Amino acid sequence: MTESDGRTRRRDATRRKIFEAAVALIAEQGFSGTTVDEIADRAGVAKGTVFYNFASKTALYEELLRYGVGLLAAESRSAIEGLPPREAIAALIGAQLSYIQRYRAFAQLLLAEMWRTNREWQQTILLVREQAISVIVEVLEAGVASGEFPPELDPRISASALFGAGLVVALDWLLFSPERPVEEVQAGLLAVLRTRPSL
Amino acid sequence: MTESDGRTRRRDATRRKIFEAAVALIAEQGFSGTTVDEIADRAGVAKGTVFYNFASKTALYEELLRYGVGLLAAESRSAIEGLPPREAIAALIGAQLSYIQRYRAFAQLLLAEMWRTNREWQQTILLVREQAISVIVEVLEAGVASGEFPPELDPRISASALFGAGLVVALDWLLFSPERPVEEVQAGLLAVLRTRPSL
DNA sequence: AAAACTGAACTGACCGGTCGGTACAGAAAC
DNA sequence: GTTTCTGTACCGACCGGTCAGTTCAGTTTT
Repeated sequence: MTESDGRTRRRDATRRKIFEAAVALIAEQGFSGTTVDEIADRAGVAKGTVFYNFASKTALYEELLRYGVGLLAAESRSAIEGLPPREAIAALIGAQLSYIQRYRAFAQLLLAEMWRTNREWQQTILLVREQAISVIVEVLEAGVASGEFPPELDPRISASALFGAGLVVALDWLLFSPERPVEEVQAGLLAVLRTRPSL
Repeated sequence: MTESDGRTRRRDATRRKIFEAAVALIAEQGFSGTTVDEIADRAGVAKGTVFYNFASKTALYEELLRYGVGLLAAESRSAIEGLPPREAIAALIGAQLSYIQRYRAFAQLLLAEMWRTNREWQQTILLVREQAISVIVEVLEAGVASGEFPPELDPRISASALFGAGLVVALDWLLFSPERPVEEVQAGLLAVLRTRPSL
């Protein structure tokens, strides 16, 4: 299935251009605040091309959500591979921060949509949410099971807390003091947490 | 200035109805995803009445932001009054949680808009943000100054982390296990934090 | 040749804001 | 106390404009 014939490559490139334009614009203006004409413009592509590559604006959006969160989950999992719980948490935060640094627009978008109710794509959102959180929950559960974290630590609440803290800290960092190195922010974030790694 | 004239009372009631309808709908669907017709409908009021009471959809939205965050800041400040840093943090979290419990729609809305850029109301958002965060920063700074918190604790980063953790935990709580009592969630959240209060 | 893309024209639904008009509480005139 | 008047609050049909999505004949790329 690794098509690398010229046509598919071209098509993939176009899709990605549209994709990135859409993420950036929707993060800035929200879904309904963004027009397909704008997306096409920013992608440097004709409007017809957007609809040639995606069934609808909504379909584009759902695909975009799934893709972005899949990437985050994958990077998180590979970052914690083989690490004991304490180090895993630090690694998780590091991965989250650097991910948001690279795909800041996507993080904004995620934050904006994650707790919305009554949407047609509610189902997609829930799936996406679960994918992002479950990595953290697993690490915390392993840590509690091995006695490394105190048993009173509620894995779901803690995972939400970590996730939320990471998101907000990262976005604030990129918005207000983007010159600070990741490590500094990571350390700052870890300092608030009870679960300190040896680092 | 406490006008309790029949007309003014009626008008205030109408404004509040529109207000509440707008918060709920915008939280669910976003600003551009919500139509003025919907707001009027949910408020049980004619569309013209919305524009009679608010200059524009945007003006309504900005007023709504300022009002909501003002309330949060006020409750936070009164919750920490006279408390030493550690207890103040616990109180802050408690206040934040119970605020979000009452005005969940507003919290969603805040989360969705806070890191958006390129909007006409960017200025309003920044003000609102600062108002919410500064309460936390002050407590943290006082704690570091008095030696109660370690000096390596970065107040701004920590404040963002606390704020983000609180928001996300609260929204998850209300969405997925609203039957749990506040205290339990508060305790769960505090357990993740290094800064434990004596309670 | 065929797949991918272009770009402009078009449609029909929808949406923010307007505006002429109505209802009615309370003041003024009697 | 009743009638008349007045301005505020509210109503809802309507207008001008915007936008998602379609269509399609032509162009470029493979």
